[in-house]
Amino acid sequence: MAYQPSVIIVDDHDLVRAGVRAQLGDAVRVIGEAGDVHEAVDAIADRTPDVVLLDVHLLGHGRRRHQGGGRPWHRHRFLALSVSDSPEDVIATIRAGARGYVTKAIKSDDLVAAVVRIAEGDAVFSPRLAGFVIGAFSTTIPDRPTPNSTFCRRREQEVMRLLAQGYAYKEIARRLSISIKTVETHASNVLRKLQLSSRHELSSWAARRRIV
Amino acid sequence: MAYQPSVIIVDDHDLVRAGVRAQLGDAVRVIGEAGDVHEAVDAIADRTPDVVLLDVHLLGHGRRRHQGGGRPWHRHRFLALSVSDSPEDVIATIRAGARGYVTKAIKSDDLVAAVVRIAEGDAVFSPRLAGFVIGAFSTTIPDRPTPNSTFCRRREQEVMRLLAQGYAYKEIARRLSISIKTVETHASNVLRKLQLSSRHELSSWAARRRIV
DNA sequence: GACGCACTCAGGGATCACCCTGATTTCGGT
DNA sequence: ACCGAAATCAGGGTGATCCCTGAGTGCGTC
Repeated sequence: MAYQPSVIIVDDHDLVRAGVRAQLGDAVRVIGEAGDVHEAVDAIADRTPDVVLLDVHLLGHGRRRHQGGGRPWHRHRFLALSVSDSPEDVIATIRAGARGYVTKAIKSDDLVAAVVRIAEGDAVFSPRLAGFVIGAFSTTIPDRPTPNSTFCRRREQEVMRLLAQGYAYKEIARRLSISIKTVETHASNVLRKLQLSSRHELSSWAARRRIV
Repeated sequence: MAYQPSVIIVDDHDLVRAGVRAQLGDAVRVIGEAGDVHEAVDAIADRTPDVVLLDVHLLGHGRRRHQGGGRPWHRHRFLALSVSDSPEDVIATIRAGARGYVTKAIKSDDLVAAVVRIAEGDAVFSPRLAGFVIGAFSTTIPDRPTPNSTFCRRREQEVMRLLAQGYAYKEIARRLSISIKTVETHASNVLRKLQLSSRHELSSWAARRRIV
């Protein structure tokens, strides 16, 4: 219990903030709270916490972070809290800049552990997504039928991995011994499901989170 | 002088190996030598050195490393020794997997320093290339006339940078206020000079070495 | 002024990336 | 034996990428 990361809690409900603060106990130092994005920006700039714990819908679902300004954000580590654990929401969240994602149903101990890990630079995801993302980008594809996660099919994950590494459709087709048309189908599905518009976004996204 | 990285020297000339060994002195531990690739592979697998110091032409100029097998290589850190410091050679070398590149004209002290830095995970390049690569991918383009390096022209570097960040030709043209045709010309030149065959390779290459 | 150099474009062709619709096969499960 | 999800592929289209040849413009140097 040597290291005590500092945390700022951001949620628009007083009740939730109080609950989270209670759950965190004294394993972390809560150095601030905020009820909206504006307050949060000020508090973060002012107190530079190790971790920002915030509700997903305050993260600004989607892409805004990449295109617009959003300077100070990237300097900090965000752990998103959500009621949903659907893959779509998780993906939108980590694309928006969060380094971790847990549901509000999480137990106290697990929440503390997640915050500490985030503070140390790790990424923490709900099991479902972790399995999906890591599985997709790991170099070895297991030949097990498919680990339940029905979000991306096994074949789509293989294509996604090669896609992120910069291989042309033709190359991917050759490696997987399937036709180019099939690769196109899978690639198109993957990009749509990940809400990305091109392979460039996919590869830089994957590389930035060093999962290739 | 606490940390002593272990090194294996690979060169097909006994004389060069002896010279390098002498230059390294006792700041590093030379735990092996090899005269060809075969010996080198065995020695590396056997003794797992911190750094492999080898002549460029033994690294297998070009792409082989990426396409073919080449499993054990990536686990180790290579510092390439060369007589040439032409940008083409340097680029081929780092693309082949080396984390550093110095000429054989290097002074003893500098060589030792380079080996130590490589062992610690840094990248060490000859000044010419460092200037070129870093300059190309740095976010701010200096408006100085051009730092001698005639390998890539100023405009080509700007295009390369945007290209690596995933911008489409059309976008690049808009940002630089030039026509798409001009962007095509620059992009084509850059890819040829870097010995890359597509913008995807460039972007994933740049991202993997986190210079964007 | 002549020359070289960086930069700027055009035309045109070959290929690639991405998407949509729709069809067939393969295979596990009730 | 049947159903449905996964996987395979074709056709056909639009726009982006990449390369080649060729050519015009400023700008500094000899």
